[in-house]
Amino acid sequence: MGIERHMPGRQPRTRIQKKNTETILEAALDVFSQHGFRGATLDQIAKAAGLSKPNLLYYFPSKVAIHRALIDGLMQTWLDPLRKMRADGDPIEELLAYVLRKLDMAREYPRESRLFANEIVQGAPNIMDKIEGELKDLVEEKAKVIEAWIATGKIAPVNPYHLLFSIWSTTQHYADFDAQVRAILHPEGDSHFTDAAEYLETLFRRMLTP
Amino acid sequence: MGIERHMPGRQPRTRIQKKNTETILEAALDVFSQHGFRGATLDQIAKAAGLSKPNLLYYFPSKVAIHRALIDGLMQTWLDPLRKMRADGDPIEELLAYVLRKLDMAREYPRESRLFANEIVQGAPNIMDKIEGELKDLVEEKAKVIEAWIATGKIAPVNPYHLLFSIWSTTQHYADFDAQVRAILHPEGDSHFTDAAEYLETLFRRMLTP
DNA sequence: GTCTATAGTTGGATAGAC
DNA sequence: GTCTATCCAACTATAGAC
Repeated sequence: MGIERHMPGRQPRTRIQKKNTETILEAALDVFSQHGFRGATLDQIAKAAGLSKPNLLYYFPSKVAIHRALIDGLMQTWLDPLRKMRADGDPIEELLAYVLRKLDMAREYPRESRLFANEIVQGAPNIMDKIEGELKDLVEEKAKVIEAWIATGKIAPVNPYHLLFSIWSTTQHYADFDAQVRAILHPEGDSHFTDAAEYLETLFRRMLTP
Repeated sequence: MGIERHMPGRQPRTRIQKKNTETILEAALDVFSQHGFRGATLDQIAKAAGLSKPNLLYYFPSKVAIHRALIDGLMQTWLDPLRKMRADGDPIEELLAYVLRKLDMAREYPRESRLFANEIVQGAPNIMDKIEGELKDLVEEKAKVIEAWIATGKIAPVNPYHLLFSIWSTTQHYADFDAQVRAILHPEGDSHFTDAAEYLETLFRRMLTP
């Protein structure tokens, strides 16, 4: 092997490095999503990962580096549901499928949703570049698709940007405001997601039907 | 006056005490809403209030006390729009008026919205009692009103809880995710709220019309 | 009532042994 | 690669002069 550069956070080489890197990111997702960046401590992450604090910093150079690695790795997953919306499908069914995919994300990846929510509520200090880049580009592209659907009378005329905002907000609400939702509904497990799916499908079907 | 108990944080007596208490709470709202509880520091609040750090702690016994006083003082304001929804008005117009009041709150009081959002995203550690108390009671009451409107065929049948969730999420989105909204729309000032109002009125009118 | 100075803790990051 | 010990900066809160 000879001399090896120490950048395991970027390029995990060995199996043990890869495993530890993933363990740390998993623990960091837990802690960052629950307490926000400033509220999270390396001690908490280390404990959750079952490693010592210095060992964390062997794999990542700093606290911000862990946070950044998390966000970079999750951004694609987060944009995926919108990417999958096909311009050549049935417009209403494509949009409703998007709504349900987004709701599924809120149910299956609530920590990821709260990670982003924490960031954006506080002004998106660490991800503004990605919002203004990847996200904005994707939104512009899909807004054009929606406008084309409107132009051909396939869906009712709506502001495509505010349509997307309302899809994001209504679905992510079940992850980001989970504490409030559960306090009001006190559901068993995720049972309320069934009602949510039915409600949101009705909401957007009525909005979009010409 | 004789011996005076030092509890200015709770019971401001003199004019200067009242003024300083309000100045502190105003500054604290700025800082807490932008950085969350852990992310906010007394230095930031003191600087924003134009006072020294120890002087802050003369009026409030601790950092948490400032936060608690803020939330206690704002909870009523926050529930007001829903309280104003009258059971004896025209159902659809009452609900749409509620939507627009809530959107107005997001425009006029974005800091308050983000203060609550920060809390709830992180599991509502400091306001769960109020969510399970005042908020839940109010929601139960208004859910009954909505169900009565459905029973008499005044509005389309919908799950009242999820209806309220969707009203909260769509309107508060413009305050809580302001950074993202502006990055995508880059509006001048609050100009996008006009489009949002039109969109949301259409959305909920179509949802509720029998 | 308000300030300077500081005590007491916590948290991010490093040193160095193994 | 991993740990113990530790440094140093930041932060909440208090002491005490004015």
